[in-house]
Order: sequence, then C-alpha cells, then structure tokens
Amino acid sequence: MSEQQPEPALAGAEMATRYDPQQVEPRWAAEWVDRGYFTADPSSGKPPFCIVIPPPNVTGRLHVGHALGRTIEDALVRRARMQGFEALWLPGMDHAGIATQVVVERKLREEGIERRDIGREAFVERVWAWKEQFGGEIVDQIKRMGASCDWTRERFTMDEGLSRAVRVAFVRLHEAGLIYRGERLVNWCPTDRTGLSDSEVEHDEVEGELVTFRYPLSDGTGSIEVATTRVETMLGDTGIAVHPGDERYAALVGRTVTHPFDGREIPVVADHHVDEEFGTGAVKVTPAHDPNDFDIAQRTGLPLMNIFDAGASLNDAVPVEFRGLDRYEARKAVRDRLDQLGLLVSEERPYLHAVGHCYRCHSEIEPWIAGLQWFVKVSGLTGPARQVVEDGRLRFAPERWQRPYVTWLDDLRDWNISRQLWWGHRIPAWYCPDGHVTVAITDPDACAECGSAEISQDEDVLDTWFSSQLWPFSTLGWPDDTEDLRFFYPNSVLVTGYEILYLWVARMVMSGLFLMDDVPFRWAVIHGLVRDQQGRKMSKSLGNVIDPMEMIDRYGADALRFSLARAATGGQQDIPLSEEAIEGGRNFANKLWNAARLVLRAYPGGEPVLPPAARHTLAERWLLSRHQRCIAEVDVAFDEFRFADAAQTLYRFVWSEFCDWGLEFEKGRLDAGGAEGEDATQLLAWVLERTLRLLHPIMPFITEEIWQRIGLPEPEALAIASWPGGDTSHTDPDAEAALTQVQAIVTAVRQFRSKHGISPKERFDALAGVPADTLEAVTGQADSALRLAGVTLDVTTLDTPTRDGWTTVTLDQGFVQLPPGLFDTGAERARLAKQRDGVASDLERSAKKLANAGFTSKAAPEVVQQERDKHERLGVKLDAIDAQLAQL
RNA sequence: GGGCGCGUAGCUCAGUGGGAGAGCGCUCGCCUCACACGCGAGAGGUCGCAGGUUCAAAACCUGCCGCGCCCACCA
Repeated sequence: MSEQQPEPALAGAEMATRYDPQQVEPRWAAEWVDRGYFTADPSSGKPPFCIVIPPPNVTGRLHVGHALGRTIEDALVRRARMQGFEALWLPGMDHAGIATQVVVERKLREEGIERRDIGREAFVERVWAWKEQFGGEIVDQIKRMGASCDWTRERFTMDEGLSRAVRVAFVRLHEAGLIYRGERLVNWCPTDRTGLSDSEVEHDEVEGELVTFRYPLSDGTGSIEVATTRVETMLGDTGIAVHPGDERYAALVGRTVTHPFDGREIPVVADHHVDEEFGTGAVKVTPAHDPNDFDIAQRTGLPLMNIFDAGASLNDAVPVEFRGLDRYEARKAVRDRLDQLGLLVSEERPYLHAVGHCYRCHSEIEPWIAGLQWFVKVSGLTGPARQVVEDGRLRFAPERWQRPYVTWLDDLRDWNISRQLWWGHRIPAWYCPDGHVTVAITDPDACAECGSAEISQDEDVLDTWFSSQLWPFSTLGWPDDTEDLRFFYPNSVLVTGYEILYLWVARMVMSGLFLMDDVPFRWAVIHGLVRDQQGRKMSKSLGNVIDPMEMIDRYGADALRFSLARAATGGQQDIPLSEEAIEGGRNFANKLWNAARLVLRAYPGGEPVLPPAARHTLAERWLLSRHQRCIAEVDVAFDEFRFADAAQTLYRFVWSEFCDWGLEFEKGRLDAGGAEGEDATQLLAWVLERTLRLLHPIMPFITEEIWQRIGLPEPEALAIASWPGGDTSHTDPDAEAALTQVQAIVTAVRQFRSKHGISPKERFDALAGVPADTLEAVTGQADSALRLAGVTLDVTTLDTPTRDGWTTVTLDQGFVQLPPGLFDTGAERARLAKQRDGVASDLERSAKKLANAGFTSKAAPEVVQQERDKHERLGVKLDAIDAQLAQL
C-alpha cells in the first residue's frame, strides 16, 4: 500500500462508530493484488485448487448474477488458499461473437457507418479497437468485488494462445471425424443474419394462428385440406405428405395437387412422420423452411424451394405479387389470397404454440438453408460425458442437476458451429476451385489435395461456445504441455448458473474428455438466477434491477457478498434479492465492526493468547464451545457448497452468541481491568480473530481491516492466514447447559420488567434458584449479566426457602423471585394465568402420550425417558405456578 | 408430450420422523458508557388439500390443486 498504510495495531480506540467500507475496500483490493497473494505458483509443493472464471462478455457490465457467481468462487478460492492449497482463480473474458458484433455494429451505425460498407477487415479492426478502449470495464467491477483472481494469468478467448487452441481443437476433432461439413437447415436469425445452434434457440409460447386451406387435385377430382401456423410457407411447398397406412388418402398418393398461385404440380407422398390423428392427416411439405419437412423431402425426394432471403423476406422464387414482403406481411397476404380464391377452410386465432427465438435478439428463428455449414458430430462425445457423472468423476452440486445434464446428452443432435459473422475465430478451413477442403492449424499456402495456390478461407467464424468449451484448459496453456496445465487440470470446481448448463458446462465436459482425456473439473456448482423479492426476473422495463456497483457504493462489497451468499440456499431454484437484504449485510458488517471496537478497546496488540482453562468463566467456556461448533458447521457447509448455511451460521454466531451474550457477559470483566480484564480481552480477541478467519472468504474486506488492527506478527495479512478447524478441545456441553440456565434467568427478569412496564432506570433485587449441580457455575455469571440491567441477583439452590411475599417466575429448571411492590397484582395474575394455561396443556399432551401403550412400547427408550422427564418437569412447574397464584 | 423445482409467520426462506424457526416487516419499551445500521420484550402459522404408512408426520408414500422453470420436429 503505497500511500495509505493500513492502520497499525492498537487502533481499537481509533475505530469509528460506523464502519465505512469506502475507506477500506479500495485500499485492500489493490494491496492484496500488489503483494502478489493471488499469484499462483505451481511449484510451491502445495496441493492444487483451481477455478476458472466463467468468462464474461468483453462488452459486458457486471450484473447481480455475475456478482453471485464471483462471490461463490471467491469464497471457495479464499478458503482453499487459507486451507493451504495452491489456489488459482484464473480470470478472463469472452469475445462473445454475436453479442459483441451487434454492440459494435450499433455504435458504428450511430456514426453513420454500416459494417458492410467498410468491409470485413476494417470492421474487425474496429471491434478490436473498441474492445481495447471500452471493453474490460467488467474486470474493474470484478476487482471491486474483492475477487482474489490471479490477474497475471488473465486470458481472452481471442488472444493468440487461445486462438491457436481453437484451431488445434478444430483440427483434432476433424481428424477424428467428429467435425464435418454439410448442407442442412439451420436455425437462422434474420436479424443477426447468422445461423445458430439448437441450444441458442429459445422456445417461447406465442399467440399465433392455425390456418386450414385446400389444395385442389390437379385432375380436378377434389382437394386436400392441410393446416399450418405459417401459411406464408405454402409458397415454398413442394409436396403433400400423408401417412402410408392412412386409407383415406391411399388412393391419392402418387397423384398431384396444383399450387393455386403459380400452377406448379405438387406430388402427394407417403411418410411415416405424419400423424394420422392430427388435423386432417395430411401435411403440406415445405422442405426448405421446416426441419421435419426437410427430413421428409430427404426421404421422399421432394425438391427444396427456398422462398426467403437472409432477412426473411420473400425472394424471387415466389410470384411477383408477394416478392419483397417480410414473413409477417406475407402471412397476411397469402391468407387473403387463399380466401379470395375460396381455398381458405378455417382459421383458429389465437393459436398457442411454441416458436423458436434467437437467444441474443429474440427474433423468431427461421429454419433456412444457409449453404454448407460445419457441424460437430456429437455421437462420439456424449458417451464419455455421460459416463463421468455416472461413475462420480464429475459431480454436480446440487446433485439434482445431474439428471437434466444426462437427459440432454442423450437427446443431443449435431452441433452447428458455423456462424455467418465477422467477429470470432475464423473457421480454419480453406477451399480450392476444385472444391477440395484443407483443414489446418496454420494458414496453408496451397490446397492439401491438389496443390492449387488459389485457396480461400471459409468466410464464417466459429460459434463463440466453441472457444468457451476449451476454457478450463486453453487458459492453462493447452495445447502446449505447460506446468500450469499439468498442475491445475482438472480444475477443482466450476461455478455457474443453470442457464448455461448445456450451452457451456456440458460442452466443456465433452471437449475436456476428448482433448485432455479427463474431466475439466471435479465439481460443477450450479446456482440459480438472481430475481427480485417477488421472484420476477430483473429487467429494465420492470425497474427492479439491482446494480451491484450501486450497491457497493451504497453498502460496500462485503455487504453485497454476504447478502448474496446468505440468499444462495440451493433448495429453491432461484434466488430472491432485495436492497433490504443488502442493507442487512451492511448492518451485519457494522455489528462486527463495533464488536471489534469493544474487544480491541484495551487490546495491546500481537497474537491473542488464550488464558489457561482454569481461569475461564462459565460464559467463556460457553463462548469457546459455541465458537468451536460454529467452526465445524461452517466448515461442513463450505465442503458441501451450502453457502447460505455457512453465512447464516456465521451471522448467528457473531450476532446472537458472540455479541448478544458473549460480549454482554464479558463487559463486567473488561471493565474490571487488571488481570481479569486482560484475561477477558485476550480471550475475546482470540475468538474474534478466529471468527474473522472464518468469515473472511465471504466478507474479505472488513475482516482483513479488523484483523490488521489486532496486530498479529505473522502472517502479514488475513488473506494468507490459515483456516481454523480441527480442534475440538473447547467443546463443553456442561458449560452450554449451565449457560442455558443463566439465559433463562436473565430472560425471565427481562420479561418481567417488560410485562410490568418497569422502567429500565428502576433498580431492584432478585433471587434465582437453580439445580445444585449448576449452582457454582451459574453464580456470579447470572448476576454479572443482569447487573448492567439494574438488577442485583442472588443465586441459590432450588431447595432453599423462598422469600415471602415475592413473586415467582417459574423456569424449566428453577425459578426467579422478584420483590413485591414493583408490579400490578392484576397484571401479574393475568401473566401467571396465561403461563399456567400453556403449561397445563403441555402437561396434558405429555400425559396422553405416556398413557399410550403404543408409544411406551414402540418408541425408542431414550425418547420415552425424555417424555417422562418432561412430564415430571411440567408437573413441578404447574404446582409452582398454582402456589404462586394462590398467594397473590 | 417428457422432466425438474416449489407451496411453512404479512414478505423472502430454513427446517426431513419425536415439544413450529430465522431475516425483514409490524407492536410496545429503551439514545443502557461497542453498535439506534442498535438493545430488550412481544404479536403473528388448520406447515396447499385429501388419503395412507407409523406409537408418533411440516417431514415418508399416493393422488389432487396451485405457482415457476427446463426440454421437445405434432403441422
């Protein structure tokens, strides 16, 4: 830290009442990186732990979904680092083909420039320039979150190394016969003017129409009715199909109908795909614009008739009156024309059906023949990808994601990887005039087959996801055999949202297994989508978008991180988040800050030393025991990727246990000063310090800042301190039980005061009775807890005579007596009566249970004994209340 | 058409076979010398519905109802 050194130790007294993340976070974010804590060293001798970041789009901005993923990743990596792993979190960005191209195109258009006007080379240059200038904002945003990435290893999917990896991967797959070129119908986006893979098409219900119309038989003997949701495609019909076994149409197969607009004679064919039950049992066949029809045409030899241009407007293949119309205008025009000719049979509108949409721009997809395209043949890749989850080499958390993953693999069709874009990895295939294809890693000078020097490279680029699927190993140096690759592959964990389970996760597994012969990662941690409090998707139009940068400005990165971690429950599919929740995270940070202020007020600095056990008070034994349980619970929660549980456990420990009881008990000792005060201070600092370590993966900034103020001689930062755990020596069930007694006493007195409206200023005496075996432990402790609240307490055993005229509050095990004159008798009678009702009904239920022979004979003995104890306790309590009521 | 998830306090969610919980919100009382971004005390729930298993069900099984999501070439 060049300008602002972290505060030295002993700064407790200088700590402000309010924690201010803005003064802390930027300093540490820079300092950790500058000191090289996050730079991984594969030769350290430590075991590896590696996560690669899901690379965000270069043009992207951090949204709250990213914030969730990065929080989870950072928590895992920081904990692993503290646990002694050589932890690498490898960052980088994705060129994001379509998305980026569209963004830059839009910017250029604002300058009055069309990409086709300036040409491919100039356009790509503009994208690079744009990327250099405006891209990467998201990197700074990730840094602000406190992400412990190794920025020295930052990668980009189109940097030199990764571009080479893409070519090698392409060539290797091609050599293995797993990449081929073919002409097929592709999912065409008429807006982005490129083909898409099946995974990039989203199916949404739309309110369309179902139009039924007639094709007259060419011989004038009748007609055939067909139905369609896209009546405009009838312009491209080249056949009518019926089921081979359908007797209604058997006589028509082989005959023709006449196209009403252009007079073409169209054959009636038989094909098994047709469902006799549906509609009229006859189907119009548009091979060039429907995948099923394409298949039918392949089987029956019907010709293809392409009626659309790349923008999905009608081309010159259709009658003049329709040319140039876009598909929606055409739909109406064709329908009207059919109506005029008296061929329209019926219309159903609205007709709900699913229509494919482009995942980037949401235009309706047009199945279209876009020339020769490259495909990945998945049949050779899915088997191993399924196998590794079945034999546990790759595991999902939560486990339920395994099933959809396997199901998807089972149904997978070949992957179209050609994109008619300019921004991306150009397909490493060259063609000569004779039609030979040369596929090569480095640009060839001549055709590999005929030696022709007249070769030209494929105009298309590869699907963005083709390079993303290599990310877990290409970033580590593949195809070279690097030290990083050997050490950090397979990655330990991959963290991502379920929306790219197929698009990305499954493909990394397939390519990793094929190219690296091993899974890309051992765990796939799948999280939900962050939604608003009503469960709605965040969108600008709804105005419910939570901008993580704004939240960091307002509440701090720790607050954001904590609230995200706490919300990531995994039980439900998605994650609701509200600004109030983040405010809760901020409040928690402030609570921790103030607890530290109190503990460190008189702390001398240095490593906290736990006083010998013999000097621990009951409350201290309790605190250490609870703290130890907290460590164990947090540890297991992290191991099982239950981030919400880890956060919740820490919240409860810090707030409800450490602060609410621990610090309240210890205030007396702290104030006492001297040896007693030193013991208390050391013990609290010891617990605090370990708690900071536990909390650090989720809230790195505030924990580091406080930790520095404790002033340990080493290590120099919490970020590289060790993870607590393992030790169980402080577990102390006796202390926990005894303290439960104390809490009951303290609560009873507080309730009494509150119920009777006794002013906090009013001081009074009280007497508590507890079982003999906890008397010694409880004595003093209960008194010290209450003294601050203006109550002087005597503690005695249960069998000591009670004080005449005092009112008794009956506890589960013991009682509290309060002096007369403090309260209204009527109110007290009401309080007791209410309590009696509760106890009486519990007692009745317990008695019934014990009277049930089935229960006493079949239930586990310890459960029955527990019930007997409870019954007895309730009986004693009821008697005590009755006695008290009688006195009033 | 196939699959998945969820219905528990006003809201968002924990809780997987033995006495209904948390955070926020709400009510009452407190500026108690760490914290009002706080402290203390409360109110509030036929655990979606109906059957079943069990001595015992919010939890396990079956069916139904409701909400959300994913996959899918019924025109």
